[in-house]
Amino acid sequence: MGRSPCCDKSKVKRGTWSPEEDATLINYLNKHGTGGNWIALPQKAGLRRCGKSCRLRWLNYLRPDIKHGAFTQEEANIICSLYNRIGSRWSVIASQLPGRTDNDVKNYWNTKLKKKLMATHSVSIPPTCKSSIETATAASRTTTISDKATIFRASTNSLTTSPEPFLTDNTTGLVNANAISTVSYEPVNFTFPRFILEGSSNFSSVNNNCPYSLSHQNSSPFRPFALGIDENYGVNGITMDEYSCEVVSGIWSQDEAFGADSNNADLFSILQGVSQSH
DNA sequence: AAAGATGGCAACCGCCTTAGG
DNA sequence: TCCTAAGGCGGTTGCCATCTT
Repeated sequence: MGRSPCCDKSKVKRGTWSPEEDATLINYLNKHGTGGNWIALPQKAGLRRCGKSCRLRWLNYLRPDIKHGAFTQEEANIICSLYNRIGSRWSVIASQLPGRTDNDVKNYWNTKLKKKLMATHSVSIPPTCKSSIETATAASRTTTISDKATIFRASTNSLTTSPEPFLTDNTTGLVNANAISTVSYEPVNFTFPRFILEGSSNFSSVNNNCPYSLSHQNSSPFRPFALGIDENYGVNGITMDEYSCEVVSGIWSQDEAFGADSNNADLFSILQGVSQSH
């Protein structure tokens, strides 16, 4: 049995809010506040809307402190910087931008920043990774970070079939996290590790003892990942253009190997072990 | 000028977390 | 401690405006 809906969808209006509805909601909230209960609010206010819809309309559009209009370059820089550090945690990013909502930031990222930066930052991924990831030519790489950072190298020939039943063969490049040492590594130098993967569910996990950032795509049981060794982590004031890292990449089967996303620390520990063994 | 493609963004969906009984 | 309902959040959808052919 599924979760019960928050309201009877056959009895509430959906779609774009009319000016009259906006005014009704604003008037009600100005007089009474939310009362700590959005679900009950529409009935009290005389609106034929779902409580969640009212909350969203208020928080994303009607609040008096909402900043409408185009994002500034400074805001764009903040978004890029934070996205790089923490991934798609839009509410956290938006909290650093007064007057902007998580929805604003998310839309701005998806419609403007992502495309803009994809166009300007080339990326390289091992050929064994079969996802539709943008590739760059070898000539586009530089070696400045390679000289300083530990470089992981392994031949693509070292890919092996896994004892796990959900693995595919070694021609696809799909590997299991349990056999992570067989993934193909390729030193890459690029400017913004978030863009090595397609998909909208990137996340990161960074702490002081593990200066790595991780991206993955979660729309498939087999998930391409990339691990950036961020030498600049913790250095204040870095810009996107200055941001560089080494990358290992491959396909990580997350569900079967580790369960929930929150366990990505396990992957980090494995990858750290790999780094130490190279 | 018209039709299709693309972009932008408001709104919805559904899962996860939290708070209170 | 458990259960339930509401809040919060990220991902996705769908509509409308604009652009391109």
